[in-house]
Amino acid sequence: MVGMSGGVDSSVAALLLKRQGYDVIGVFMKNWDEQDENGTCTAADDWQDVQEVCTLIDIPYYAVNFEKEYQERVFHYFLEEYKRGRTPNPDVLCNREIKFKAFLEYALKLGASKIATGHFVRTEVQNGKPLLLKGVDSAKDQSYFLYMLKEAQLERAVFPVGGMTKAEVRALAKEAGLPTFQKKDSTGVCFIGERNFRRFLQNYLPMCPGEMQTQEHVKVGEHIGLAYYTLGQRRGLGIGGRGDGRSWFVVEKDLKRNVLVVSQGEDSPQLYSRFVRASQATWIAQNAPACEGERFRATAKFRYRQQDVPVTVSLRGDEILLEADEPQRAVTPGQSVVLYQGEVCLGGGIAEETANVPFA
RNA sequence: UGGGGUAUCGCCAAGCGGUAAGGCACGGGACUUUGACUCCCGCAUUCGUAGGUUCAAAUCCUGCUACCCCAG
Repeated sequence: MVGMSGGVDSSVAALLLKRQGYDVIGVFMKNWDEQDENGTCTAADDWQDVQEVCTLIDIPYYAVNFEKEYQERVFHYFLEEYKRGRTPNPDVLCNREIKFKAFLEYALKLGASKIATGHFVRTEVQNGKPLLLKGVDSAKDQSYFLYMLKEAQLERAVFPVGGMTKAEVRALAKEAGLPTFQKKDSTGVCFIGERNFRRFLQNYLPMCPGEMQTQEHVKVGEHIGLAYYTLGQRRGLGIGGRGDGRSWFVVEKDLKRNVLVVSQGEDSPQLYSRFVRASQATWIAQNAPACEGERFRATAKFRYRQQDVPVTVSLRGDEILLEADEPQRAVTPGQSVVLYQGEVCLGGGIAEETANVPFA
């Protein structure tokens, strides 16, 4: 059973499985019901594309609705994190809770043996256990979004396009005559889509205006609510012409004083840190990669599409303490820290705090 | 209400008689299954205002207005 979004990747995923002789069923998940600012409902168009693709490659198709699950398990958390002044990544949860849980259960219940998606990742079985590997196309690798999955989930998952490049996927779609072959890559929060983010959040979060200040507590502007900003952010501050003329960036959210602390120049030392504490450690393998107190080397991504950076990691309870070889810019609480060793994604956690000295 | 100074894009700021630099902000686009960062493009027919001199003025002259400083 293939989770189909209406995009090229999942279309090709279904196509490949069909060609390999599998009994393929296409399923479209509709988890968010709302029109965007332009009054168009992209979900309807996407569903239309799914139907066309499935008809073309001759497989049955259905639509399922996990709106309720999405609300409860993903969106609720998403808003709570924002209210705490953090910057959550809803899509990592969406994968753990919806695509590889609700959807997986649905598929198994209907008698499917596996689920497939159009993610750019690979799996490999080692000693009878599945490993999650980066996608071959490093520019499109999506393992960052799947680090919360477990062996049990991966055992049931197939990623037909993980070994291909995006260009190959599109070429195949074109050759097969799939109507989605030149559809623009989708972006924005999964299932919700591209939005004017600030306006979107305003529907759910209270505005709580306050001052923007420099680190010396000099007022330089006003903000509409700390939740609407993230560390390292430049645009949207509306401060121009002050100081030395360089751009201003968010370096801290002071919830206590409701002050957005900003600093001039993109390389403010305050934005950099070498030590990060992450919570909710989750490992794909059944066993953690090390014992408590033991240190090991790995590479880490603090944000999607960032270059992996070398780090030294140690575990403490369900926390990950890591020390990057080089200072990292704008590591932000709420964002996922994903660990790798070579091509293998080990798992990761949620950034809680950063520092320039080791955590006690 | 004596003297001096300054008035150029939302902000900062070049320009000094030859037909409005640049930076920030902002807008648009690219990139992107989070939010950001980044990159590209755009952004004053007009220089506080009214006249004058000149082939030609933001640049010179005069009046007015506003703000600043020093004296009062």
